Amino acid sequence: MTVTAKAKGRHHHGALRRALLDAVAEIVIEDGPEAVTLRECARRAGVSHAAAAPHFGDKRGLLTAFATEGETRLAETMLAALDTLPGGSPPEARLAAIGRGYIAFARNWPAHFRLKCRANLIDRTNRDWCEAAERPFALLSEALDAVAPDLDARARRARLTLAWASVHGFSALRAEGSGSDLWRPEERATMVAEDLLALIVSACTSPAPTRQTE
Amino acid sequence: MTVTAKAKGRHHHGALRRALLDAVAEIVIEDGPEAVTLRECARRAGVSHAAAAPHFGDKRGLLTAFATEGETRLAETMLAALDTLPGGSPPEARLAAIGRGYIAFARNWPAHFRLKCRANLIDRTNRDWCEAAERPFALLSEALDAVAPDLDARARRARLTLAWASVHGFSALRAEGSGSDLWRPEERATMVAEDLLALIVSACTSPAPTRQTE
DNA sequence: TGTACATCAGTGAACGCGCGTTCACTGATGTAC
DNA sequence: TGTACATCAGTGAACGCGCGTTCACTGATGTAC
Repeated sequence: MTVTAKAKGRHHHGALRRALLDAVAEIVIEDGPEAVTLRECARRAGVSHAAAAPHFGDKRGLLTAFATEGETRLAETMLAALDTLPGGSPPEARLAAIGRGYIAFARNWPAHFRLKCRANLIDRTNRDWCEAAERPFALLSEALDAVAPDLDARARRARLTLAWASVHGFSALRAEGSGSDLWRPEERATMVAEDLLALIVSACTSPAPTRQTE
Repeated sequence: MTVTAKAKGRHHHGALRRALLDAVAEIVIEDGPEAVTLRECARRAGVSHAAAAPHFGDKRGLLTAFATEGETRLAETMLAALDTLPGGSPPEARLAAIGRGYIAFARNWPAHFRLKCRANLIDRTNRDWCEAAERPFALLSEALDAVAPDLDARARRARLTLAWASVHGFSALRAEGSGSDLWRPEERATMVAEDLLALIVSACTSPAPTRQTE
């Protein structure tokens, strides 16, 4: 039996879980994470408004599942960026690839990225979410250690923060449309991103630039 | 006649505009920008639910006014950070101070900062808002140019992006509570911020780290 | 100092709306025989 | 291949809620005289 989404009889949609998650993505892109309602998701999935309950429990459950999917995709996108590197690439290239993966995730999965920035909408104690959310940061962390293995805790923290914050900030500004002359045309955005990654890697590998003690 | 906020008779609050803006800040801090409602603001200001209309028009007007106040305070906080520098400080110190001001703004005015990240909630065509929003970026831009006057357009754009994105990303992650071990205790957060600023300045002044052409 | 009056900030009832959740139900599915 | 049946995904009516906005109003304010 083929699963043809929109159902024939009235009961048993067949792929309702997926259809609801796709509806979440649509709504987030159109009107932002706060515009997501169970009723609108059900409407778009062509299903009665209470149909989400058996799959996700309540609204928060739906959004948490969506966010979990996002974290998984973020990790996958990072790994995919690593995979495009020629074999035997130096750790610097790998660190840049991790950042490139983050930026690509935010760009290719804007709905997941935008929900990622709304921690209060999801259940952060959810087990699946917690597990999925650990991966991306661990990947960045490992990549940094490969590049600069001998940093003391403080210098390491500073570089981790720089790398994470700038790549996240870049993606957030782009998603929000702030500083519009940075993002169009598309090639410019890519160029800015690459230059940004180069600066990050260079800052992460620079010998001891932390001297501003007060 | 003293203006005692809560009014004596029933009409004429006296400082309703301010009281409503303060209510917005309270609600944003407690439950986020989306939780702001005209009725709840009026409730907290001790006033009937339709009282905001004469001052702000509609809900979007209230939020836009709040955001405008935020942009003004951001510029002020940046200037205040510049003012704490000893006279004749080098441009590098001034660039760091601008970043320090941004971070301080996000920390000291969390409600204004959080609303700043929700561009869709406000009226971006509002004249007052546009004017106020230009200042902070202009200050950063000038500070960068003072540090590195001879950059070509591309290198300049990359450094501007690095500076802005990392300071914004840092503040956003802190506001959202992500990566919690970075923010407590408070002294650690300050130290991480200072190290971050040093890395940014160092990256902005480094001669030609943009070589990743593809 | 006293009075008349225009202004307009704030009131409160009313409107229509869409939401999340609940609940008894129905009927398609697929397994056991 | 055919039949009985348990399961449970999805239905649809109902609930109570808080929202934004409108609108005729009221009464404090402060200015003109």
